Amino acid sequence: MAKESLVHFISHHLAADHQAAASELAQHFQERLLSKGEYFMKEGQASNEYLFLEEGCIRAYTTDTEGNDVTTGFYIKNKVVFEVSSFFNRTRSKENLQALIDCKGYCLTYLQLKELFHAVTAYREFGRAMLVKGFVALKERTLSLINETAEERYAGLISANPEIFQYAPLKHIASYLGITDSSLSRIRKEFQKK
Amino acid sequence: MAKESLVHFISHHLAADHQAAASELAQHFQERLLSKGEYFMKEGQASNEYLFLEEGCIRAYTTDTEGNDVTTGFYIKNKVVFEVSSFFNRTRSKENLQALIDCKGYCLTYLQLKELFHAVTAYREFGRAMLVKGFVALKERTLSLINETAEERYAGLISANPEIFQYAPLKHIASYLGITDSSLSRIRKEFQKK
DNA sequence: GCCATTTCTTGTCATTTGGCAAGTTGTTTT
DNA sequence: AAAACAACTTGCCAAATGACAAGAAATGGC
Repeated sequence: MAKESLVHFISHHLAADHQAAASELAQHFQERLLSKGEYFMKEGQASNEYLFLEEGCIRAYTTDTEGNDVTTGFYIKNKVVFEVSSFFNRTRSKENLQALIDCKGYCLTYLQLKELFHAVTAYREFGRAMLVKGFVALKERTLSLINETAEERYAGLISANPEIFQYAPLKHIASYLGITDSSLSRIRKEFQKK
Repeated sequence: MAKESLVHFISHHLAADHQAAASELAQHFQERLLSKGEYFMKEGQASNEYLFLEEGCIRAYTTDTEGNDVTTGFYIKNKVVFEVSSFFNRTRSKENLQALIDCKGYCLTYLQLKELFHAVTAYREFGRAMLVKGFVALKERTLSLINETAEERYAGLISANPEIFQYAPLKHIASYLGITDSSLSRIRKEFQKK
């Protein structure tokens, strides 16, 4: 069956007594392709879509007050991609979501999500799980910015998500880690000695 | 009426067509007092409660790998206090929530929340709004750790939440800002010259 | 009121990181 | 193939921050 990865992903986030709902929920998602460089969302827009990424890699970034491009996240396959604030608060996004390579996924519009959320118990569970998961992941990232060194953060990222290094240029990874690209280059140099 | 602040808070987070539900929802909350120094939650426990803080100030902190105490958040009056991960995933918390001064609030247990979440449309909306709000606030904080200087983060905190400085010792604020207490002391010295 | 503890500040010095610019390599465009 | 551009590295120096220790100030307990 198509959407197999999506069904599996949804079912993984549902309690035992709602397993049956997984493939029903997956049916509401629509296939979505993005080619390398294409934007899933641009800043200034209100985000209307929620995406499960089956293949590919997407970078989230924003522009800081001095005009620099700052990477706020990377999404790889089998992850859900959305910008919380603009999606749920229906506001214009300050972030961009851009495909680093060709991507394939399945998406849901805000209206579909809203309806499913109120109508289907299993979907409430799934939707909340996605929010909680993103929140918890961000908490860990924030903590790492506070109590790990740049080198530790680098080591952590390369061990947890090596595929990102295949697709993203180092300057994107540097801003995600909270350092400059020169510093990252030096850290890599030190790191490979070990 | 008692719980006025809570009713007001809830109604502020509900869409126009659900306003009537605010005081009904507030009825499920139970008054909760904490004295200075008391823990609302300790690490190692699974969090069972969700708190609306009417008066007081609570600090969230965790212990890093070297045994240092790191402040992960401050909660002031008219905010909702909970630890996402342990509350929603029903796992043991790595964080502590401790009253910095005497506090008064209203709380809801996980079971109550779960029931209300499925039974009451307005509560789903409220619950999701709380999650989204916390998530968005954390995103901003994370970004500030990446592209603001320590002094800018200090200035931001003191202008947005001056009351925290009344209740928390500087070392707690320092770890929240991602710097040492000596650095914070020096930053304050520089800052007051301006 | 006095002692003990915590909080806060300050000094010195080392380390990390940034800013800037140059140089190399690799990739895309024409 | 040449030119233009982006990516990555490296050198040099400055700025920010940390580590550690000492001391002053404030607070809490008895």
